[in-house]
Amino acid sequence: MFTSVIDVIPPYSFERLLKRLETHPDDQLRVEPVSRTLKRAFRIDGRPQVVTLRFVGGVEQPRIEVQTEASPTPAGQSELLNTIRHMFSADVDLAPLYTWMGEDEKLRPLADRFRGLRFLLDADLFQAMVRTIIGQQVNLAFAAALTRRLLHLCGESVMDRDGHRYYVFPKAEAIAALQVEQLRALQYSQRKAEYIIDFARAVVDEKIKLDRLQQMPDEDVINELTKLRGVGRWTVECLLMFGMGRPDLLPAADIGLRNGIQLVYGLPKRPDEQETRRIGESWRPWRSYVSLYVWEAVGAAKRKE
DNA sequence: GGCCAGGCTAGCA
DNA sequence: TGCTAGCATGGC
Repeated sequence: MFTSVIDVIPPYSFERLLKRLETHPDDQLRVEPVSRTLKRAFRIDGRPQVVTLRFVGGVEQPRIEVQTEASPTPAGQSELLNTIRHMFSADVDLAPLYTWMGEDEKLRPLADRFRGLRFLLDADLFQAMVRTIIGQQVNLAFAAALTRRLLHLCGESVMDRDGHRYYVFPKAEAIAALQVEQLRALQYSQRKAEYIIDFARAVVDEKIKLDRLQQMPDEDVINELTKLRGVGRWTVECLLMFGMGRPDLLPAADIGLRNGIQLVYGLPKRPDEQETRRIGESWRPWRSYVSLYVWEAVGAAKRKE
């Protein structure tokens, strides 16, 4: 067993994370609200292991207690902790964002209401890209179902001591080896199946080097990846946000974001993409985070919060 | 039952 | 460059 504690720059709201997961399900993890615990499988030292994350210290002194069932190598421990810091945006300082939002009449209520909400990022870029392609055009519940079926089809899994099975996201090699028909059988559309398998094969063949993207400016990543069939601007913007945690992306084609802007700004009708970009200009350099909070306003409305 | 979902491509003017 | 049909299915 290995234990460690991750200090998070305050504020961090575990409750807000749970609320968001209600409307944006992530079937790779299991939440136990009473014990403020979240369990998830991570690939450590090359094989899946269940990791327990406990959120302590409240919103203003947040820490994440990490516990594994087996004992990773030192390198495995280090990589695990880095991945968790990344996924939970532990090193992001929200203070300047809140100062800035506090000066905006429309955004101040969101900052107050959702204080401590952060991105829950994907563990790696391959997973972020595949999940985003799955999410194109379909509602969030269906996208989560499609992701779950993909995990069951070709993801490795591990059981915890309580008998719950956890899946790690398939490696690119596993998805590259699939046939379109296998995904069609899981109710993927023909195109979605092709896009995902083609992307995985491009990664395996090293026609796309995901690591290299980490150093590139947002617009360069967008220009490079939108050359791929099935990958439009929205998809890369989501990759930059939910895969890398980049702070200033505005997915203006996003239907949920546009609904949210209509709600938050009290507009008579849903803004189109152009109008969304115009409004989003004023959100620089925080467009990703403002988008997150605007999305969450929609989520809260759906939950009748 | 009809319309909408955290879009994208291909085809056409 | 700009516009649109078609894609597939689930949820409301």
